[in-house]
Amino acid sequence: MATQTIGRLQKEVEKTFAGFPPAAIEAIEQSALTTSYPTGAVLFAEAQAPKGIFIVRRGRVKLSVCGSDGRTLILRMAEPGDLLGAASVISGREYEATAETQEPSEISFIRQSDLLRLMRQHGEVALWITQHVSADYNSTCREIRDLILSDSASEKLARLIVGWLDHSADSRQSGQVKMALTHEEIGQMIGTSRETVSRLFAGFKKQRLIQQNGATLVVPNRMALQSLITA
Amino acid sequence: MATQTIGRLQKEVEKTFAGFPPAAIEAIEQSALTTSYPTGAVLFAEAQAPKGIFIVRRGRVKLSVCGSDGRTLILRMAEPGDLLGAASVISGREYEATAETQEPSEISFIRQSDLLRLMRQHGEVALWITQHVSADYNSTCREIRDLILSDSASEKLARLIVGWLDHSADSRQSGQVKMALTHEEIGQMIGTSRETVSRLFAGFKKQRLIQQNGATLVVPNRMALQSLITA
DNA sequence: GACGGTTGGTGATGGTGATCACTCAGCCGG
DNA sequence: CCGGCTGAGTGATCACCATCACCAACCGTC
Repeated sequence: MATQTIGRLQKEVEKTFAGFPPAAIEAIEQSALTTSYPTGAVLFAEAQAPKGIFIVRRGRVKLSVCGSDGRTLILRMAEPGDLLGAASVISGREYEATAETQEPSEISFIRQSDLLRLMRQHGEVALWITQHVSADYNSTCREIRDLILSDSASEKLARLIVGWLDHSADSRQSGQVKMALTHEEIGQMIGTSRETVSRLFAGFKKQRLIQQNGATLVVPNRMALQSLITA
Repeated sequence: MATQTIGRLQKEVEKTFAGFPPAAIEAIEQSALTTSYPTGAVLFAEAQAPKGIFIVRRGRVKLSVCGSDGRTLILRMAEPGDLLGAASVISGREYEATAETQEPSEISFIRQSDLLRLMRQHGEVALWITQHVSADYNSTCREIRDLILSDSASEKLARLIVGWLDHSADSRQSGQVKMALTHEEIGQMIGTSRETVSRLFAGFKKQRLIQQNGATLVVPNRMALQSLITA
């Protein structure tokens, strides 16, 4: 069992640091402090001064921002291989979001000073970080566009569900997704209230756009759902 | 007059590439192709494959995304020293926004392949790019938060105006800003319709929150405006 | 000076979704 | 078995803002 765990982590390492020279991986692993967190642990909070970056090895982490009135917007769910807080560490600005584990997770931490040193010493590390930040920026921009440029809530929800389907290859095949979010959280992802999410789901079911078996969401024909988006 | 122009551009170079070793600046300038654009020129368009990055030397450039229904959201106005398209070039994904000059502008272009070479050869260049992308990411996240987590349009407009005041030191002092945007564009920045912007301005004037002298906006007491935000 | 184009101002109307106020179904620990 | 507690479903109401439809200024050009 211990060897299985090591094997799994080893695979994660290979995926996360694909193409790195062994020396760079070695250097990163030496500076990284890997910890297990329970559900609900806060890795860092919005507006904190940056201390370092976090690498998700296992589990899922919720990234959210919080408005002055207390309302919350979930930016995205981070998954194994994702890098959190890099933009803040590089730019020196405070963390732009709050990171909270959604399930028991294993997460590595690299101090700001260590990271900057690693970036100087190993060009691949610098490029790796830059690419991650760039990719995050890119997808965040698309997120904004989808959120703001579609005022109807049903369009936003349809977008979210289609996004879930696209996320993994099997989902796209089977049209099935496991819902790991409450209606409240879904509302926070698309910027609407919990009640509206409830009503939208009810409406979608009535229109035969979705079915629900316990925690699994079934989308019989994806096209019908997508037609809501362009509309 | 020619020498004055050269002097001004020289100063821009110093600001943009502050702290660079001369060799790096030299290398950048050799790869950069600087061009003058008229108002309304499109540097690149959303969803295009990335060709290279643009450095604003003079003028202002509008960065916007466009929804499926044709509506537009302005992400930000880029100014001299800003870097456009870097995230796309690094991540290899398509441009996430459209860049269009708002006034006659001078803009340098660096091809993707040249940039990647420069980043490999000069560590400072790599870091410079990374910092720019990170800073952009950071401020974009804050933008989202402000836009989505305040459904009242007046709050958004107040935020925008306060942001203008903070933008330059003199504005903060005098409480005066020059408005270079139409109501339509303001609407596109805060995600509301042109008419709503008109009505909001009228309302703000009635409440003595702002005055308007031609193209200059006067904010008598900034605090009153800010109180709209927290509310 | 008479135009077309762009920008701004304003009224009337209607839809959408937030909000309040419940009820109900699970689920867990006592 | 019975409180709590969290998540979910739903009705009623209402503010806000998009939209449509004008008109008034303004600004270039012809």
